[in-house]
Amino acid sequence: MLVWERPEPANRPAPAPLSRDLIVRTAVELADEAGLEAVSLRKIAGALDVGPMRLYGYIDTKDELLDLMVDAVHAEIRPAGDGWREVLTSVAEATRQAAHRHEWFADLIGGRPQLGPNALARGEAVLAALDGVDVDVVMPVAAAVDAYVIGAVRREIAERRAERASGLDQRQWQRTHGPYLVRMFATGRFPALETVVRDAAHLDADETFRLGLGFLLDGIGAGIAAG
Amino acid sequence: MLVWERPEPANRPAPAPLSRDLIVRTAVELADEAGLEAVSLRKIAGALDVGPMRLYGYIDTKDELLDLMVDAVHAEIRPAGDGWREVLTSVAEATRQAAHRHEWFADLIGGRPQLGPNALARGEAVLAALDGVDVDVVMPVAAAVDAYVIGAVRREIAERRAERASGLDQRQWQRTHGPYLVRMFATGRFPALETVVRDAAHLDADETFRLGLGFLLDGIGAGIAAG
DNA sequence: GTACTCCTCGATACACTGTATCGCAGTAGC
DNA sequence: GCTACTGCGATACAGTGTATCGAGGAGTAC
Repeated sequence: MLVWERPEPANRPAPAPLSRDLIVRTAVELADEAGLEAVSLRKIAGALDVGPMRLYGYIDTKDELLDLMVDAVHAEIRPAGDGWREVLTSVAEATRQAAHRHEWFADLIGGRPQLGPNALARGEAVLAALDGVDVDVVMPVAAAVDAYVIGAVRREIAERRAERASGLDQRQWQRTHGPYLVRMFATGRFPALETVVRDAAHLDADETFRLGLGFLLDGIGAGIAAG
Repeated sequence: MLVWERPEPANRPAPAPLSRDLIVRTAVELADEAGLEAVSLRKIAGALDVGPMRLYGYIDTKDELLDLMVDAVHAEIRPAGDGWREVLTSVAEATRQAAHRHEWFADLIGGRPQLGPNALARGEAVLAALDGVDVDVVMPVAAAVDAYVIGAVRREIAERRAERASGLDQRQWQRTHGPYLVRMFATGRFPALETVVRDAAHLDADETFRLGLGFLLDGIGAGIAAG
């Protein structure tokens, strides 16, 4: 192509300054607004006015970015309180609240080992709170609380999303799932489920979480006292 | 285009017989062999010798297919035992073992409300086992056990995968993560973590799971006895 | 001041995804 | 024998993560 018709190279704007932190923050914002599946490298790059491939200077893989996002949320979890029970409770509640602020967190939590600095700091706080307990029991105790929190958060967020997905009011939900459940119950195969759904008081999510956590901590308390 | 150069329509082979069940079984096989991300509608259709769009007669959406896969796994979970504690334990262990057979199950569990017939049956068994317990406590108890199982399974599978990903032997893992952790510990910011990692007996996954579940069931036992 | 080298950027490309559209072939009804 | 319908699947679309590679800017050696 002749020089005359060859376009000049666009004189680049000063390349936008970038950093791992900025990338992660942008990704978190995107995920907060529109969910995890709205997070793509192209969209992040777009939001930063940058070519998509530029990001690969800062991360090797999208999974790595997700790990960084998870660790960023862990940074929001600040333990508090005195004594192992208070600290563990505060960490659990703070984790749950972080998941409320970042629902996508529920999609990732527990899905990969968390070795980022903030996750380690969280773990450190938990283990430190268990100082004095038999060293061989500390690990499984922390693992159990983690497991409970992971599962409870996922359950809760999943339910919340399902409710929200059925339009903003509850009517749509009852119209689609109600009849299905009624039909299922009508088969007579789920009598216990039926009575519980019909007769039991429906606790809200806060109470359910706290009650379950209380059970677990009670059991742990008894276990480490006996050990 | 002239007739002469227009190819005859391939005389179709008798369309392969299809069913939701067959589709789900195929998807499960694919996921068992190569993980969830190897499951695509095109691959399923390919394995069934069928056009991809054909599947949409049986499912509306890929998410629906995932729900069906999850429910198929729930069908493998058969409760056993007498008394609430035995039944809940057996359901928990069976769920964990199902996740060992289908690692991708860990990626989906807890991610969406489970309303499939097999999941309901599992729930029914749990609630039936809690017959006699105060009806208002039954639900949170079941939710707590579910939460624990979900989280424990995810944690365990995540760890197992991470170990396996570092080559088949442990050397590679120690070479990459070892130094990182050593460096982290060297900062002195994680003393409790460090002592636990260094001094504590390392329980295997079976024991960890059982111990945590035991704590939770102990707490529940105390709670429903007191209530 | 000039030539050369390196590094960094991003355009392009590739293989793949879930799914909307739509024309066509086979079947059923008359 | 014709017509209406149904269900199949080829094609298309917009999007994904990431490999490749040419070109330009920055830095260094003389």
